[in-house]
Amino acid sequence: MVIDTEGKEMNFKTLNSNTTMRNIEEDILKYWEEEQIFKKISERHGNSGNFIFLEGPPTANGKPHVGHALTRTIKDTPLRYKTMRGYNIGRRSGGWDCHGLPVELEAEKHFGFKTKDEIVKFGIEKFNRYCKESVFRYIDEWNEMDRRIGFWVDGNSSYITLRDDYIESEWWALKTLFQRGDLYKDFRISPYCPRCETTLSSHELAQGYKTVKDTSIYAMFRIEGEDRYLLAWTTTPWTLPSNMLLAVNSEVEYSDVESEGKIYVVASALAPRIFNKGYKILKTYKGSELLGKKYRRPIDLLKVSENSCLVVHGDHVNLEDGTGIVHTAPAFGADDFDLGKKYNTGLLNPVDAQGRFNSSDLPWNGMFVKDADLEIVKYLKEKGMALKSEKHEHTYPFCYRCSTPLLYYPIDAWFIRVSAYSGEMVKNNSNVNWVPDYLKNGRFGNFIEDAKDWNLSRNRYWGTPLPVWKCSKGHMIAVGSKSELMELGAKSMPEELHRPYVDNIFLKCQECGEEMQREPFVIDTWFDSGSATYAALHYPHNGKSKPELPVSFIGEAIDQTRGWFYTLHAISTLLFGTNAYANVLCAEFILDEDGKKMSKSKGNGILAMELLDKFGADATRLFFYSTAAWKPKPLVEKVVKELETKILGTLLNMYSFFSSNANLDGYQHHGLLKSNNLLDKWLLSRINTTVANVTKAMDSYEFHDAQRLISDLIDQTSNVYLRLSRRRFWDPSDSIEEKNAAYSVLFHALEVICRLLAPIAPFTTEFVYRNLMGGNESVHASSYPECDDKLVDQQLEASISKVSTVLELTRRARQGAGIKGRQPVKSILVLVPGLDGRYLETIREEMNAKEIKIIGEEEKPTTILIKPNLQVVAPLLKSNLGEFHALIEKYNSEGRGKYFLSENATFKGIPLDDKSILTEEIPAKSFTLEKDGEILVFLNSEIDEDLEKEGFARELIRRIQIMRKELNIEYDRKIRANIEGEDLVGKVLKIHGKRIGEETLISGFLSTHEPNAASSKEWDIDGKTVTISLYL
RNA sequence: GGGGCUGUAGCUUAGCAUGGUUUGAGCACCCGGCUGAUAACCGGGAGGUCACCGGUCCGAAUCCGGUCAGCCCCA
Repeated sequence: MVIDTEGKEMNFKTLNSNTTMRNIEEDILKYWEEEQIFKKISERHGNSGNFIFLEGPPTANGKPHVGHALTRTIKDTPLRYKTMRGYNIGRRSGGWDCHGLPVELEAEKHFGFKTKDEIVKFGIEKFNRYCKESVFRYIDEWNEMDRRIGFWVDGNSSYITLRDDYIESEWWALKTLFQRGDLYKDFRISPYCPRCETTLSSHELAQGYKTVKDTSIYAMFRIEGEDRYLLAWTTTPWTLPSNMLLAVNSEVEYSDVESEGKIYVVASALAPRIFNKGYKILKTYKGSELLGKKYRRPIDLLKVSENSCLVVHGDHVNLEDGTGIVHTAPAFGADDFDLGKKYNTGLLNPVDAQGRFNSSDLPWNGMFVKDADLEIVKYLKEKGMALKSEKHEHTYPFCYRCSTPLLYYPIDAWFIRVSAYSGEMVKNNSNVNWVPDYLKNGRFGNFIEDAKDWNLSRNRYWGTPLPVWKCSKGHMIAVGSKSELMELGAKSMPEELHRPYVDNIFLKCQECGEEMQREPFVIDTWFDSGSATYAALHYPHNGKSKPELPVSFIGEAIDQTRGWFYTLHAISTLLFGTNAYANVLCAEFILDEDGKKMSKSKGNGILAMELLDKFGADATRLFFYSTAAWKPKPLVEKVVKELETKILGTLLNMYSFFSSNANLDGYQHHGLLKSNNLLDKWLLSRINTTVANVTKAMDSYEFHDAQRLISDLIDQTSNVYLRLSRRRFWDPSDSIEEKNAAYSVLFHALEVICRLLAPIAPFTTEFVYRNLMGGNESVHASSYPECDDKLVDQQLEASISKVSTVLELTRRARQGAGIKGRQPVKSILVLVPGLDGRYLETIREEMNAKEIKIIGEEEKPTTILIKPNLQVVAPLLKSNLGEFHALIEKYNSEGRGKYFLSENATFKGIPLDDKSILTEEIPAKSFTLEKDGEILVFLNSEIDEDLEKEGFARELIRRIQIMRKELNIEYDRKIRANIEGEDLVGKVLKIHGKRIGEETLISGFLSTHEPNAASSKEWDIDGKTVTISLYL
């Protein structure tokens, strides 16, 4: 019970001008917080869940933007939905990703550091402390966004990847992998600056490309036991002493080419470019014929393994430049390294950390390799092992700090043997429901199918430390927990599991007793977040059984396909032998108004809070589901506004209608009342059909489909049900049972709509639902609607759809005939196959007609007009055409057109059939016809004097109502009036005065105009001037 | 260079797995109407070579091949 401002009792709160979307959302937030609704709902179910969620952890060192609001929403909707379906949600907690290069770069920027050396000098401890603080710098903004958008997860139990507990679990995992041999040490070929003595990350690399001219050389590799030379081209001659393989493409065609007395092997397509002229092609064959050949190196100074000096196939070999034969030095190129690994050549690295040759077997010992290039070219030419050398322009990476040319250089690195598990990952992926499904075997499937070993180690400072210790004899051990450190000889516990504290822990080698030192790496931060399935629970150190896997649901943006989605899947496969998640929903990006990607550098990015402040949470959420979550969406303001008015506005408007009328009638809801009213039955059927379809869509994570279905239901409830039922709520002559039935159906409709829409637009639905229920219950604690098949009546739905069509056609006909809605018409004739006669009265009233009738095919008030099909007839009749026209005119004027065709008539020997004669059906005089498919509406557009007067009376009523409203007088205040004008006014008042008085609460008409009128106005009604004066 | 997604009216889009009469809708625009839901509503109009080219077929927005453009991921 609500008491309004005038002290009247009301059952339902009415809306007023303070009821803005903004206020609604604020009120609901206050309610949720004060009553701790989320907590209560979670506790009702208990902690253990049968629908398990896992939060993909963001890093809070930047403000959340639109994309984050989107992913928050696509996570929240299924959780609210499943809750309403009675599931317990497990692990409904937040999570924060804390480590990683971006955090360090941010810190470097803060301190103004340019090299890693400066970090070490400054102190890793202080540096890391700054990182640790900075990762939560914007956590308040994040929490505020989550609150405002209604993202219901428990922030207090969030997992945090920098905590010792979390890291300890990862240590357990890494130890497990190490012991199995799946975590191993190897080299990685990295871009490397020999001056700074550091590797560069990919985006540092990208900053330093320059276009330069380098010396390139065509070097000759003689095939063992043959007189042919394999010709290979390189722009880095200094790598030639380290050559171990030559790569060809087995699918490409190669040729033996004779030039100046020597025979060279090159790709056929490239021969003209290499030799210009004066060469001869002796023979061509496929590259596969070269595979397995051994060769002698042009610089044969360094010892190589037996597996070397072999021709092998390389996928990367193409015909863009060079010779189609690629010189391969595994120490100095990523592709080279992979090939070397494949053929087990080992590495040959005669270059020290400063980029100088350090082998006394080489004449260039001590030289910087780039400076040695020219010397090496000279050496080859002198030996006759080079076809030619030339300057070559290309882009080459330089150090973005010191402009030193970068080398690709082998550095120590740790790997996880993911490649060995690709088959199992594919198998586990088959158990994952991908939304959208094309990712499953597309982008993601392709990726795991040829998964490469995971380079886990990073030469950085702020990250989970690699838990591997090594002694000087090369024995290694992985540590799986803090307590193990002590067992293995640590003098004390590290302050926390981060650098530099763990670096100061020394262990005793179990094999040789030597001191062991930690391998100085931190690990890829993707391993952190990918470990959330178990590390967030502190497994196995929590002493509990294995985490429940797979979790039921995760949802993130598409960029996580090879990020979090991948690391979760890989880690879960390797550690637990199962997929990490059963359902994964993927969201695309939000674009700017012009469909361009939002980015910081372009300055077109939008913060989440800007969006929420501008549009509110519900409208924003609706926008995210305006199309499928996995389609990129341009953020167009008009679209958001439209969704707000169409969906939220209409819902509120309907509630407003309901509450104001229900209060007037003192309606109280005691469940859905039985009703035989057709519209009631129709709406109930329509609701249940929608419920069934929405549930299907929600179950398959197609929230945009659900939203569209609900939006249609709202639209039809408003524009069909309410529009046609309005009078039932107003008419005092209707029985109270009839009225209560209508109220109960409308109440029910609103309630169901709220529950259906609650997971998508949680605020507005909560507001309306709580107003309806008048109690403290939250819509989110209610159950999701279920379809009641007994209430579904397909036939009825089809019938009402026909009624809608008839109404539409009639309105069109009125417009065509130029008759406005207020003007009553004589009759409407409808031809509708299978329309129940019970709807007629509703149509008649709505369409303001005196009479309505369903007619049959033969009753159509039409005439058939015929006319000659000139294309057929004209060439045959030629000059007789005039006579023919006259005949047809005669038939038409006698109204015999319809029968003409059945009379087997001929004219001058031409059969008059449907080929030579065209027909046209036209409505009889005074009728206007509109049709849609099989449905025809004939409107009798003749307005006689009586109808005209009645129409005029309605015009007067309308004008008086406007004036009443402008006077702002009480709803039921009686007034008096004087109406003056042409003769017609008097006549109308005589006949319809009583009715006008009743409808506008005029207690008496004054015969003359008096000066003390409260309002007086001159109107122009269809060209007739009328003066209306009202007196209080 | 490889893989994936998208292209339908000025804007946002439905339809495309199962090819079949004029490709639906909303917004905006113009015209008209209604108003005892008015922060609304209804009708009509104009606006589409369904990105382009080819193929299959009696018939293609839909299937196949290619091109172009946009985006994403990986090199």
